[in-house]
Amino acid sequence: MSSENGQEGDTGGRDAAASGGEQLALIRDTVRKAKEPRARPRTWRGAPLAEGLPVARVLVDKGLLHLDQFFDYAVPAAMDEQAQPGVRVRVRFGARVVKGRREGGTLHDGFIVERRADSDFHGPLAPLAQVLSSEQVLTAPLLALCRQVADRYAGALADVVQLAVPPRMARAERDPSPDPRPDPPPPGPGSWTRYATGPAYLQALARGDTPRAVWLALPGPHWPQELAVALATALAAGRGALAVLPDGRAAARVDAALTALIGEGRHVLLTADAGPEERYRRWLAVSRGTVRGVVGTRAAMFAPVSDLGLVALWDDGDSSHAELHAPQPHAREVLLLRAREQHTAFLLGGVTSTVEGAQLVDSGWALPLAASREQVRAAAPLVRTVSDADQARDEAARAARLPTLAWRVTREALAHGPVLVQVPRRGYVPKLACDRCREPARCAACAGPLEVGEQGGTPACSWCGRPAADWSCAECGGFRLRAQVVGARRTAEELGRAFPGVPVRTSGRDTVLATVGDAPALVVATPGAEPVADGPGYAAALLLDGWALLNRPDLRAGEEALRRWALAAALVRPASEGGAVVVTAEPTLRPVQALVRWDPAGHALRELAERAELRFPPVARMASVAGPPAAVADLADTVRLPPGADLLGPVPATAPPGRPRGEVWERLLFRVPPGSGAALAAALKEAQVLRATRGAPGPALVRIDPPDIG
DNA sequence: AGCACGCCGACT
DNA sequence: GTCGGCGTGCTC
Repeated sequence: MSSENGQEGDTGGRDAAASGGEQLALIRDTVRKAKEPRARPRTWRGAPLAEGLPVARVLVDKGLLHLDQFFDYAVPAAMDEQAQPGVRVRVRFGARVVKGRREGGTLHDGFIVERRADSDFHGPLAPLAQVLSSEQVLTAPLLALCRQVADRYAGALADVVQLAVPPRMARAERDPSPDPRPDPPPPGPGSWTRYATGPAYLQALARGDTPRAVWLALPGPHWPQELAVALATALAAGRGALAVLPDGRAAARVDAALTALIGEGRHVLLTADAGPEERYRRWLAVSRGTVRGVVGTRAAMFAPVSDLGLVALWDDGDSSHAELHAPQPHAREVLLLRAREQHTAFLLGGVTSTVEGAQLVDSGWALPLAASREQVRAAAPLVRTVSDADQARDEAARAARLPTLAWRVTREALAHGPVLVQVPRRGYVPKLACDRCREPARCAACAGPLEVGEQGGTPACSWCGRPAADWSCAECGGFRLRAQVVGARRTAEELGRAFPGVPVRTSGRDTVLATVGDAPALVVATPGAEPVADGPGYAAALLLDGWALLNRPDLRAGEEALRRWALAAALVRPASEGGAVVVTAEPTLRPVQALVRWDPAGHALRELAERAELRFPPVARMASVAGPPAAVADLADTVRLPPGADLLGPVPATAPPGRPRGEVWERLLFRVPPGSGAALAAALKEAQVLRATRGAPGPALVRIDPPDIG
């Protein structure tokens, strides 16, 4: 037994009969603690360890906040070669020591983050159970990015890594990636010359500089090509380039434009459409550094592009840029982190601008990349409005549910091409209003909103279900009901009757059309599902029930309404070619005026000024905590907030699905001044860890940048 | 989060 | 004397 001392420094290769000795070694270790310099690691089972670097630091894939740390494992000699940093492994975790033997412990997936000579853990290390693959997927820069995103969002590193590294597909790993191709030749500026600072931006990219811009794209079909030119310019300069788009359709358009510019083999399309194996194959080509161009949807924001020189994001106002899984990072914020940390160029493009985009310009971090008024006038359609008063006066509209102006514009435009009809919501009439005064119709018993079902029939209260057969308006005494919002399907039917002989196509949630031909047709679509029209674009667009987009009780209602209208209007040919847009909304409202004047920058700046006045994001940073009142109060007591923080609320909130029925929830908002966002996230994470380790009451869901404030 | 250790009440 | 309550702390 005295030989145990002599074995301290060896690889732990003792036989099974020495379990008593292991117990002693454990006790000795615990007593000795940090008195001695770090001992060479020993392991529990007798297998010999790797010679050079016998310790593997492992990120255990267990999304528990207080386990957001690395654990050291011994590397058996047999795994030495494969167990490189970044590879996927399996480890036993949570074992107990019973009579000097390890018992239990369940297998968990993880990643080796580092190979080391020693461990700062005082105790015998468990060995790696298995190296799953020798593919080094969690590379150092990707790990660093995940760490930053986890910190930014008060989340666990393992959760972010799960978002960043796709699941393993063994077959895709077996095949070698194609050889890297030489850098493509630089493209010409193309239609970037329409923007005053466009060519200068491209020249900076070509020089390998890091220009940062918020780009307000002109309406029309050129933006995928322009985005592709920016990517190709960075690739031609020998740098990597990454573009994130809100959906597969948009990504496919940019991918096609980029392929036309630089051919195949220098970039990949990372979208869900490819299927998991092919998507992983493409991701591997990026991770292995054989491809440096990436065009993709949200998850591509983490793509481990080597020598990244440009990150680009299109239409950051689209809600699909917000990740659904914890800690719910937003593509814009992730790409901003990448641009800052990896010193890359940055391009935030859209037909409109979010307040966040406006702030990047306002703060001077990014430059505006916008076209002159003349260019805007040359590209934009003519926008006209139909107000509520117009519509109420309009006898024909009340019969046909289509304002006379919209009807005239449509009939005229159908002689020249397709007409896009944007309808706020899918399905049938969801809500009813008084036909005379337009006040929302309410249930006489409980004041809930009235609606009619898919089948039609008697309207009923959507809260208590009571039928409202003999309804009369509480405001004006009117007794006729009017459909408040007409769904896409019903609109399509009515338009079909109004314009007999014209084909009607619909594009909505379940069947989204990518394109329609240039022949006359009525194309009814919900926002975000508008097909692109071939040739010169739509002859006209009708944006119906505009007020429905504006009436939502949301801080972003105006920005979002303008965004959706402008995206549809951008598909219409310019006014000089007869392109016209009719929007049914009050012309006095700010987003409506911004659409009519085609001034999205001005709108975003005014919104930003308002946010600053209210001290709302992005001028302040906010976080929310939701949960049962006791849990919310406990977290609020635990958290050590940075200076200048205030609390708003708590207010009643709805419990997320999966909670016990009738459980009361509330929500509390934290607000800190600009610059204290990181401190707020750190404080909330610390509080979460504290709560978790002492079994605090109930769940408290922390969310950085909550999307549904106000 | 699991899961086992620990230190105080009702039983054979 | 023993079985067992779940409070506390650890997981390489």
